[in-house]
Amino acid sequence: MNAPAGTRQPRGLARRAAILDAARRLFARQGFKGASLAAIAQEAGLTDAGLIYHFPTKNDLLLAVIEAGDAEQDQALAPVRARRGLALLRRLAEFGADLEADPVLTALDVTLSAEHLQEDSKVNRYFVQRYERFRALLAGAFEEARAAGDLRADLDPAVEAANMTAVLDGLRLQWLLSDGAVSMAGGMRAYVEGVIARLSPP
Amino acid sequence: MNAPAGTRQPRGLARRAAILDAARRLFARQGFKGASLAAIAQEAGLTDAGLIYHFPTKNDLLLAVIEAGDAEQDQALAPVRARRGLALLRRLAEFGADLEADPVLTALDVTLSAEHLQEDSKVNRYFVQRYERFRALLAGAFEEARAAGDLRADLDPAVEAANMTAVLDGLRLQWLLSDGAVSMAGGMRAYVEGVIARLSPP
DNA sequence: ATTATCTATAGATCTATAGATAATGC
DNA sequence: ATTATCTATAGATCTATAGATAATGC
Repeated sequence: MNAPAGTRQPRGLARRAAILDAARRLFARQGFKGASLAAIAQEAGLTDAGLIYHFPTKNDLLLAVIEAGDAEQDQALAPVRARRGLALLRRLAEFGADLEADPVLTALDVTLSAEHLQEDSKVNRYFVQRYERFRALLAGAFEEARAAGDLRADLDPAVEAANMTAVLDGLRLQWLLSDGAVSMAGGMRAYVEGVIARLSPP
Repeated sequence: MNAPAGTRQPRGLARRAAILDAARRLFARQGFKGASLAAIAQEAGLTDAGLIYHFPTKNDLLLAVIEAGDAEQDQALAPVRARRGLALLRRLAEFGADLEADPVLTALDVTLSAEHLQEDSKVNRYFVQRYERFRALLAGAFEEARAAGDLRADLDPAVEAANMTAVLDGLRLQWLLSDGAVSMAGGMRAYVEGVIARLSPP
């Protein structure tokens, strides 16, 4: 029998972490449907039935992988969130470089978001909401910069927020597809600089 | 027995087209791995064995779907290619609106490119090369605009090309995920205008 | 005569369950 | 005494093949 039960032992916690790590790598490389439980279990060093003890269904595993990734992305965003207005946008110029530091997490995000574009599921809602929150963060920074007089009064925060999100996302895809030949770090820095130059008050 | 043979009858050609259409819709919605041959066959109004007569393997079907999509995208790009330099870039401002006209083809592209990010396959190579060609088209236009004195001499064509491609791609994803709330057409127009404003000669 | 489609089915996965066994903590 | 893992297997897909039958073109 199984059932995650109340208390977990150190050994179990380590296994859980190893499974999550293996699952993240394989989901990132082959997608959710492309990576089988057996392949993930093998990568983590146990049998598929052993894996199922820790995560009752494949979907539970996916949700746990997403949750772990979300927590890490939140952490990566902390230095951005710590700032306001123009300073926040300037810090975001470095976010391309931040993403280059973790290719697996970046590929996971691209793959899973594309795989859950339309279906009505928990994963789809997660991505929809995450994009909404990210755009709201940027739109708020543009508004603050405008209110502070650091950027032009006639800028459109919603459009600027969506476009800045888009560049980061699109660079991610090209960076992955070109195997690093297209620079996320460089592209993002150039974009943010350009936005600030264009929107600087006359 | 089967085998595509030399001559195809009108009935067969119509069926082929119906299968390609159904496959495009289902691949776009559920991805290559997510859409089964049986589901595609049902959508096209025949059995899976009937489908296999027209496309011997699922991968053959995928390649045919991609080829058909590529041809349509080439057609959509014709008005862009017909121009040079700054005029080409200005025409590209309307490309977001062009993509909004075909949500299925747009979703197909996002889904399949993400699904074939890393694996070494014909589909992966197709996307890698298509992005290279698209960036080369834009980089060439930036160079021409610079040479003609329409844009600043110190612009970086490679970075501008990658970033413009990125915005289009990223907007595509947000447009799909937000169910149209984020406007591809508006975002792309704003971006191109902004680039031209920023890079206009002093 | 050839092209198109169907029924039936083989063979390969894949997720998940049941129940036994091994390892760990108290 | 509880937690973790294994073997064995059920049941559901899924791709693809073989061979029969139906529809079409000459």
